[in-house]
Amino acid sequence: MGVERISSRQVAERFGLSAAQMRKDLARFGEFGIRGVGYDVPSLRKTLERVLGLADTHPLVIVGAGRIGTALARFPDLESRNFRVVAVVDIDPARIGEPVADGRLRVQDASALDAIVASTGAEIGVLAVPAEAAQDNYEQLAATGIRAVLNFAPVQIQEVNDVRVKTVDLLIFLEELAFYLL
Amino acid sequence: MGVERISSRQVAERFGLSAAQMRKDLARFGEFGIRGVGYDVPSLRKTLERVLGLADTHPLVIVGAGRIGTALARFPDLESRNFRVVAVVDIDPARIGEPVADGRLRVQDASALDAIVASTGAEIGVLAVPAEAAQDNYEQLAATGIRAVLNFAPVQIQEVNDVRVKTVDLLIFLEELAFYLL
DNA sequence: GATTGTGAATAGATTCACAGCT
DNA sequence: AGCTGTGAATCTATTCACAATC
Repeated sequence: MGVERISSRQVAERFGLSAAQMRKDLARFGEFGIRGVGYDVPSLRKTLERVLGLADTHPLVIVGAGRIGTALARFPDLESRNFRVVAVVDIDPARIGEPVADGRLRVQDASALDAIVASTGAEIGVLAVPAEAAQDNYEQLAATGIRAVLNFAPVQIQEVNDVRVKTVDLLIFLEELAFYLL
Repeated sequence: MGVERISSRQVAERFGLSAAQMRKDLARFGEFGIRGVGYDVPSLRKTLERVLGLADTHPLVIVGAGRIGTALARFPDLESRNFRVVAVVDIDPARIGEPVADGRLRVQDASALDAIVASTGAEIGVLAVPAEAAQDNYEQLAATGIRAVLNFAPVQIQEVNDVRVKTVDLLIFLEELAFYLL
């Protein structure tokens, strides 16, 4: 946004945190600031991208070409934030071949998942399948060598080996808001 | 699932927490268990639904009938978890009148938001609009008297008054997973 | 004069461990 | 014998406050 220098207080304000918290958080990874001056925004940004593993683009494979899967395939800002959907798969023959991601890709056959992950180098899997298929599909992703999975099915996934799952359960967010209505 | 009695240890296992944590959490709201026995599942469930404000159905209004909005309108298990989409609105004339939520509803004109919220009694708003429209639409929702908003736009909403926002930012989930890939 | 980085102080969350109940 | 509810102990996170630096 054109800002060249920023203080911990200013960053903290933006996020609703304390200045001390920001400094502690940043200092955990190194000394990025300049005493008496603040942080240089472009260099801080570059450093954090490196530290957080966001320096280069992560290829994603989306499993499930239903409404959620196809919506994600064209989610805005994915590319500018260093993620790229490299494949969308489904088991429904009627969906295979359909254009997705604004026509950049076509839905592929989920039975070829292994080959697709191998050829695209996909690093992160996205589960956009019905709850009853989620555990199975997770295990199939795990079998391809993928190390991280974002799960949108409203179900608890039993993790295997070292394949981390992050579940985004819409219902839990709604329930949090419902509590606030009381 | 037919289970009548459960111990704190069993619940904890299910969620990957400690038994002591479960007991502390539950005991915060009252004494729901029976010493030496455990918790009666049906009565615990009923009590928690009441305590958490999930005893009766919460009407939702979805703002934005794009892919995310329409996907949410037919999200599975909403009804069984006591949420119900009562309206979907959009500003695009081409979308107004289209059937959504498996044909149960039709997209309505966003300019009638006030009347729609009033007539449906919607309690929670869901923002499924582009990032640049999110703040505006949030304020419009706030103006209708809605008290809680779930925001899917990848943008920080500036809260007004007492209208709580919960932002679900897909990119942040992906970034967390990317860190795990290091 | 301003701001970082950080040890010390404080606050908060989790776990321990056991009395009390079934 | 088994399990809850909870005070005490421990562990973790946040804030304070200030020497070091620009």
